[in-house]
Amino acid sequence: MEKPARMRYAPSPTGKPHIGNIRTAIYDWLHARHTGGQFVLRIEDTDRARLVEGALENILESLRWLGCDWDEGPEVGGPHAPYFQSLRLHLYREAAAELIDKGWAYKCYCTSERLEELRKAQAARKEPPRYDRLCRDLTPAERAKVENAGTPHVVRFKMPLTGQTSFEDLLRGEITFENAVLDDHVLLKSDGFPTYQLAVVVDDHFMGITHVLRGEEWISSTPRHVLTYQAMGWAVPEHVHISLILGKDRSKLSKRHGAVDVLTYRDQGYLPEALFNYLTILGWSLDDKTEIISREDLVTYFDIRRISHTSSIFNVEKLDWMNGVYIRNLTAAELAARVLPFLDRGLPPSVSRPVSRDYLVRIVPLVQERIKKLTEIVDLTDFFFVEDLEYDPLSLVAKGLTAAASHAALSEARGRISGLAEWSHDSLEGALRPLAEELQVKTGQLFGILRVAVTGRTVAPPLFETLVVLGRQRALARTDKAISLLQQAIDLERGKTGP
RNA sequence: GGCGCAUUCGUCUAGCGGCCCAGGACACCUCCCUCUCAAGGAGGAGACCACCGGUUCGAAUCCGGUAUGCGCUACCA
Repeated sequence: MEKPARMRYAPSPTGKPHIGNIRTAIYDWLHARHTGGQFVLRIEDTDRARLVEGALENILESLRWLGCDWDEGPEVGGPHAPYFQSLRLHLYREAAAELIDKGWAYKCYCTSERLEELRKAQAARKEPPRYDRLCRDLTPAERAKVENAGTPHVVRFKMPLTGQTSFEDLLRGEITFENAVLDDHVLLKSDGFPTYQLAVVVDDHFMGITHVLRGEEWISSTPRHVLTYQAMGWAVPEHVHISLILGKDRSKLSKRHGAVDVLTYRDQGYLPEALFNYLTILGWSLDDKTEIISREDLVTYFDIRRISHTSSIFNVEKLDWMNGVYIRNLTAAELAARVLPFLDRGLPPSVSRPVSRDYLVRIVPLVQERIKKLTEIVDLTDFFFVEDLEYDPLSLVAKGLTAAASHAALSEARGRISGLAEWSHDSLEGALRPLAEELQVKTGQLFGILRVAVTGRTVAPPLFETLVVLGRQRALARTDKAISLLQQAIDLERGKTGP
C-alpha cells in the first residue's frame, strides 16, 4: 500500500465542469481513495472577471452525482479552510512579499497598455512575446519615485536568466526547461489577487497536497511553480500531467462537439456509475481486457502510473454501450427508481401522476435489455400509461396479408384469448401459436398484428409479456378497437374499388 | 516563431527485447437464436506498431533524427 495521498481538484468557477475536466477529478478521487488519503476540493476563484453565476453549484453537483465525495472543501470545511482562494488573499500577499524580500520577485509598474504595445512590437519583429523586464532592475530611487506617485503595480517573479529547471513527472519522467525561455510572469495582479502561478503553489503547499494531478496544458508552467517552491524553501510535490480529451476532430473537447458538461449526461439518461467507469477507462487501463469495472475495484486497483500518455477521443458510442451494460445489471426495482423521473418528465400530461411504482416494476424488465439510456424509457413504454393509442390503422395490416385477412386473424385471436382461464404468458402463447398455424400465417404476422393493436407500434417489447402486464381488460379493449379500425379500412377500400 | 508533450486497428486500449506475421473492447459485416426491436452466442474484416536510420543474434518495445498532431507562450485558469 502506498502512503496516503492528499489529492486536490481545483476548478475555477467559470463554467460547468466538462467531461475532460471532471476526469481529472475522478483520477484525483481514485488515487486518494486508493491510498487511503484525502480528496480536497479547492475553488480557484481569483479571476473576478470570469466568475459565472451558478458555476460553483454545478461543480459541486457534478462531483456529487459521480460519487466523488470530498473530504475537505466547500460545504464540509476542513483543517485548511477556507477552500476558496478569494478568501485566502493574505497568504498570497505574504508569499509575494517574502519572495520580494528574498530577491525572487519585484514590483512592476508597467501598464497593460504598455505591455500591449510591447507585444505588438515583438510580434511585428517576429519575436516571441514576453515581458521586457523593464521594472526588474529599477534603482531604489526610481522605484521610490513611482511608488510615491501611487502608481499601481503587479508583482513579478524574478526568473533566473540562466540555468535550467527540471521536475519529475510520474507519467513522463524528467522534464527540463531552459530558464532563459521563461519570462517574468505575474504573481500578484494589480487588484491584489494572485495569479494561478502563485496561488496554486501557496495553496498546494499549505494544504499539504502530495500529488499535483492536472491536465497536460500545465506542463509548460510547471517550472515556474517548481522555482517558486524552491524560492520559498518548500518541498515540491509529485506532478502528474494527464493528457486531454479530444472531440471527434481531434481538437480539445468543447461545446462544438455536442454535450460536454457533466450534468447534461445525467439529463440525457446516463448512469453515473457508467459515466464514471467510461471516463476512467478512457485514458487508463487495468490490463489488456477489463472494461467493465466497479467503483470498488477501481479504488482497489487504480494505479496512477497506468494512466495513458496520449490524448483520447471521446467516443459516445462506447459510452452508450457501457451505459446499456450497467442498465442491464440493475434489478427491476432499481431500474424503476432510476427511470421514474424520466417518465414523469416525458409522459404526456394526460397520464396521471405519480406513476405507480408497482406497475413500473412489472414493466421495466420488458425493456431493460432494450434501452441504452434512461430517456428511452418514455418512447418504449408510454403505451403502458397512455389510454388512447394513436397509430396508423394501416400498420395493423401484416406484411404479406390483406386487410381482410389481418382483420380475420385478429378477430380470431381475440376470440381465442378472451376466454382464457388464466391470463398468463404460457396460456397466451399456448392459444396463439397454434392459431397462426391454423390460419396458415406466420407467427410473426399474427403476433405483429396483435402487437400493433395492443401497443400501437410495430416495435415493442415481447408480446406475451406485454399482454400480461397490460392486463386482460385493457388488452381486449385495445384489440376491439383495432378490429374496428381494420373494418373501417376494409370498408374504405371497398368503397373506393366497388361498384 | 520559441518551448514542451505525444505518435499501436475508424475509436479507446494491451504490450515495457524473443510468448506479437501484435491481444481485448466499442463501432461495422456475416451467421445462429427469435413474435418486432433488442440482448445473447459464433465467426469476419480492420494496425506494413507515423517515417528514416542506429544498437542488438533478435525491436512495437532501447537510442537519434524527421514528420505530424496537440498544448503553452495573458495582470485566464
